[in-house]
Amino acid sequence: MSDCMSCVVRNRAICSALNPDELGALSKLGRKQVVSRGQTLVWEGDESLVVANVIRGVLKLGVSTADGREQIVGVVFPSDFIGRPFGKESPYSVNALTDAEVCIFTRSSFDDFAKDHPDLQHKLLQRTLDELDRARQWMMLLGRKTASERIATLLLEISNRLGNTGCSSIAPFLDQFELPMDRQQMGDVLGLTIETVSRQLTKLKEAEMIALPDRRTVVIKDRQRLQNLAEAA
Amino acid sequence: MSDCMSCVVRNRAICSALNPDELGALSKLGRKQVVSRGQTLVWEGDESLVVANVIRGVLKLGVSTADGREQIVGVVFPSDFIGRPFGKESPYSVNALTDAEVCIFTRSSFDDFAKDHPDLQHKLLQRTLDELDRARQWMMLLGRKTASERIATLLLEISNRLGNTGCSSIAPFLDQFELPMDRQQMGDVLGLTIETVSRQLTKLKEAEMIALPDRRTVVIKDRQRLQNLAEAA
DNA sequence: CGGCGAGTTGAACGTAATCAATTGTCGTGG
DNA sequence: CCACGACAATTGATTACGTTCAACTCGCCG
Repeated sequence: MSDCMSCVVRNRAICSALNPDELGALSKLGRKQVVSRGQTLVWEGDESLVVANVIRGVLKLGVSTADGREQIVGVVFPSDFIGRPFGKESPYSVNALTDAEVCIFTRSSFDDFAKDHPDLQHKLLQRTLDELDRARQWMMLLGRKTASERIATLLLEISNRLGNTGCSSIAPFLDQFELPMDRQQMGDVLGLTIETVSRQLTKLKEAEMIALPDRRTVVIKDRQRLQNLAEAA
Repeated sequence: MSDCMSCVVRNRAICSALNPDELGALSKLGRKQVVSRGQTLVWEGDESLVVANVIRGVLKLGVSTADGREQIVGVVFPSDFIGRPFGKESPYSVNALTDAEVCIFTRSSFDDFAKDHPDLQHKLLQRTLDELDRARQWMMLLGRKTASERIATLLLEISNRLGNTGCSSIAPFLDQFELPMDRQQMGDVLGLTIETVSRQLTKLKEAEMIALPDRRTVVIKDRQRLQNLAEAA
């Protein structure tokens, strides 16, 4: 791999646990890979052969039933970690929602490296704990929130995650952004159909909480009201 | 704390990563605590002050909205780990579903101990990854499965988790067991109301997939059909 | 025997799904 | 540049599943 030291996610990804020497060793095991929108990195049920850090772009983790129903169980952004280290098959597939770039490792080489680097494992543990908390918050959404509450929550979540680029000087969230997914995928994240997603977006627009200049762009016009709606008061 | 070496979850909890000396050191930091049904160990939103291992009994992790809707986001069984190590406030409350016994530590002392014991952190990481996978499977259930599929999945899940007592010689799942929760709590795990839970249980009974000798006891009469239903074919 | 809480069953309702038609957007080639 | 086709998104009408509200049953304990 080229140059970890100048990597844009150097200070946010789990690599931040490593000193320059260790980083050099890790970099020998991995390589950068470009992934184009729609491409699949890992298939659901396959043995977990690779892990990766996201450098650029957005990817989804998806689960599907035998009869074709689909649920997106995670969305990963730059600096996030992908994959299931330490054995096991992957219980979900990984797909690129946008063109993306990842820093990819074979699982076995990553596992070996991690065994000798407790600090890296510590970072990975913290990240996994955070991801678990996020998954549990989403369980509340899927189990108990109404359609409009779900949409409001998703828009705020994307705003926050796209905003947190780690550059501390920049705003922690964005009031205007591009959706990294289409309506069907929004439905798959929220446990709703495409039609319901569309209708609820229209309602939020009519209520002047958001604007939709084009189908991929969202402008948050009244964050407070959107927040109130999302928190299911 | 009394005697870790003779602890019933000694070989299944994260403690299994430790040698007898280390175990002795850890045991000085914790203590056994009995928790009776309904009692709350941790409140949602409070700073995370304690972590624990479950020795006996079943506990729930719950999230609730301002207007009183509730979602159970996790159910923990003997040998499972409870709590949010490494800072942060707990995003969920922890309640005993049955009378239980836990091995409890202050978060700060556990954190310190874990820092010096990479093997323990490794166990904890594996456990957290497993828990994350389970949470994601549950997201599929909450987002995409029908009421009857949800009930079938829950019954099989409880059967499996109660069966996996670690005693490898014993059956990996049980065909008869006591539900560790009431109808309301089943609803809160599944994102359903109490009435829907009741109706669907009646249907499974009428379809002869299960029997319900009394309101807490479940007998699985046709595991295969229940499995088919649960997997949403 | 009476009263209470948990659970079941029934009837009416409402939210989101489904089915269907239309509009809008983008990329391509004439 | 515009016409066209393909696909994404919106909008409308109807249906269905699970919720809500309400009555009733069961088991348990005083």
